[in-house]
Amino acid sequence: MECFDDEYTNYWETNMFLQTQELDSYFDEAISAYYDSSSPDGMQSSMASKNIVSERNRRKKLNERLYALRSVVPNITKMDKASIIKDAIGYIQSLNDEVGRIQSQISELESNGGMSSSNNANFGHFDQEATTTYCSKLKRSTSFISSPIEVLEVSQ
Amino acid sequence: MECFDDEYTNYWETNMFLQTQELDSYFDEAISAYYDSSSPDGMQSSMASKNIVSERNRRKKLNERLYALRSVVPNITKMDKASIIKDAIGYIQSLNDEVGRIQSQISELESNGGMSSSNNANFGHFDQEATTTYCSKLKRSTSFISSPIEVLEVSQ
DNA sequence: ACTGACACGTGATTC
DNA sequence: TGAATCACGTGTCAG
Repeated sequence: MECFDDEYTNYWETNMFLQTQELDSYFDEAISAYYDSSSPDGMQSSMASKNIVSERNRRKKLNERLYALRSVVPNITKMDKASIIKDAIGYIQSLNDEVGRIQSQISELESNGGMSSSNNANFGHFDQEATTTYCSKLKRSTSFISSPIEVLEVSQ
Repeated sequence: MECFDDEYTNYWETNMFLQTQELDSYFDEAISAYYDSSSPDGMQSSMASKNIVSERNRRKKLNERLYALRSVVPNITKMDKASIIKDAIGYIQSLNDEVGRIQSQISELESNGGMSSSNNANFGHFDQEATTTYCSKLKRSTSFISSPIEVLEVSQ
């Protein structure tokens, strides 16, 4: 899927969410035109342009992460940058409630029905297990996901 | 903790670096000049200050949401604004895996023990149930625009 | 010294 | 219209 490859393309696509102001990065070669190491002015402008491109990369990374967050959360109501985070918070809380409810159901089922052969010794605090898997998953940050979400590539 | 040392008055230096946007907005000064007030500069500065305070509120709201997102996600590795979102994505995925695993466990337990009356027919899409509870939670969303979201459905 | 992260003000744009 | 949102460049500050 790899949305948000910027730079003057995907005009129709990002118009739903972003405002179309990526045309300025089309002209960024004009800003970082040349740096002459002999002149101090060129040195300063080179440093300024490096700061500019670094900041631009930072902004792009953050937007990409925000897109990835939006893609994992179902039922996005608004495309805002703040509403995406709000919906993500609500979805995380609903998932926590879901896990707690299902685990209470499983405990009831085990106590009712037959013998329990599973390994839920510490299921009292329900998101313990998810936390551990999350921590084990967070060791390596490149291409580790193996869940149905492969296209997000949140790494780096 | 927040630093408020600003108030720089070098006003022409920022105009020097606007060369790429002035290509497009070279004529926009005439557009923003139809305020028929007695002092056009005063009106323009008033609207500029309103824009400033609006933008400041927007930034504060977004930071607040980001802090709230950080508070619901356990095991935050870094305090960065991008790492918070990355950890939230990983946590959501781990919660999805957790729900799927627990539901498969519950289906196995039910098939062992007694009659299963739940809706495990479509549990391959395991977070269906969490999605419904999440949908029931946000009650004010009007008409659930489904067309732009369906593109993102392939990744969850 | 230098990189990375962040808040700020500002022009532009959409509804 | 006007309010809300966004990307951008810039200054600043910590490691």
